[in-house]
Amino acid sequence: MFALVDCNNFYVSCERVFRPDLNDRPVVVLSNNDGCIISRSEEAKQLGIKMGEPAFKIAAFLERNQVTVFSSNYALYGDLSHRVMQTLGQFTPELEVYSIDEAFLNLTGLPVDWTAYARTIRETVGRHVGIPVSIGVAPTKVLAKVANHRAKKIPEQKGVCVLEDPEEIAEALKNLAVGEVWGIGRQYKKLLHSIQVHTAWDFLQLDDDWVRRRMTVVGLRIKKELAGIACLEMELIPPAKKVICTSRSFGEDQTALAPIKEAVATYAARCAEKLRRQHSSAGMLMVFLHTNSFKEDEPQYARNLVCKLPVPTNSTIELIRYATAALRAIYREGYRYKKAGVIVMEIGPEDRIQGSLFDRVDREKHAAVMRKIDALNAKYGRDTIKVAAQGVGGKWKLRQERLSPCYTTRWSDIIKVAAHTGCRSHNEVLKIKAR
DNA sequence: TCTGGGGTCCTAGGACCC
DNA sequence: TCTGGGGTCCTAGGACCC
Repeated sequence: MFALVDCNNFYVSCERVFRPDLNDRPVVVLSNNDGCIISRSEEAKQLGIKMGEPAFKIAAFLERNQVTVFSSNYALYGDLSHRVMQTLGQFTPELEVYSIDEAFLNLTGLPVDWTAYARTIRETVGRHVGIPVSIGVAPTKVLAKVANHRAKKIPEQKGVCVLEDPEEIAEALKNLAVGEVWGIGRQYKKLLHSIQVHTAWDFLQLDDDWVRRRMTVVGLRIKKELAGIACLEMELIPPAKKVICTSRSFGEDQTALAPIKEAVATYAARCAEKLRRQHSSAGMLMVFLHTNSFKEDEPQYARNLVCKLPVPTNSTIELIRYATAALRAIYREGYRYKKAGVIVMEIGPEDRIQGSLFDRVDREKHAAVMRKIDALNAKYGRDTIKVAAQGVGGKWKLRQERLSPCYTTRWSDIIKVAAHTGCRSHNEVLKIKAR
């Protein structure tokens, strides 16, 4: 049996952990650059606010309905996610962290009443971290997703749903729109609707050959999983990434090369950090740059450049050097640029690198410097030490006008609690802290 | 003024090899 | 009426996920 634990409206729930005054109120969290709505509280959903809606389009509506709006605070969400996962780990020998807000637990061999067990998990996460979760339990991962969907949508389930009995499973599939099935997206939904397949149950009645032909082996696997045949295994150790991308829209459109160069250098540095974290090096690097395609009346420009690196590397210094050179090659004056990014590819283990006869880089020295930089930045905060090319904070940086404090990851943002002898002013609290 | 960011897997077709 | 058989590697494009 697999359990799928999914945090409800995760980013909004994270903000509410330290703002209980926002419980029962409409709250949304915006994407990077305060662009789109990417997390909504139930109350916000009730108001009809859509996932992915550009915030500027409904700014007046949000104001009118007193919706609390947050910029995304990934330091906070990442930390709370980690705490949720740690708690879940206590309930199973096999935990697969599937995304920032979801995990699969293998419950096989745990001789328990699944419903009671799931309730315990749910209560424990709530008590330890303060994040509400929904739990689906079933014999396959895809069915656990189905169960999770029910746990969330049907109020009487109170956040937990177990699907084990074949008749119960059939009933659930008959009541599930085919587009809601994990792995069936917009295109496949359209295809299936065109042949009168509307529910997960209809899909299960299709001919295997047809599914294989039109939806590849991936579709066939989904079908088998729905039939109760487990094809998807637990992934206990996250596999190393094969491609790593760091890209951002700029806080404001950029025209000059200098600030874009700082941005690209910073993205290259992030890629290098991600590579080192998974003990990999990259053999190829791509830089891309483009204008805002939404502004149809402005001149458009989009280009990318791929460079093959002479020797695979994860050195920030080296990657920045290639990335900025690539940027210089594709940058053209006279455009208003919106976004740039760095992608590293041909990723392999850092300790198995094909050298080059003509290599003049002292790789051991780079590696030693990177180790020191990573250690310092881990201790004192990101970018305590950085390469000068990254600049010191320009207009290209993200717009984050409604950022909440990093309650759990930054000393200066830690929450202050006044003593019970009476309500102390902020200044008094600071004095107490100083003492 | 304002529209996110980061990934994976599969298939078809072409180039090439013996 | 008819044109061998068996492979690999690479790329582009399309689907999906959070």
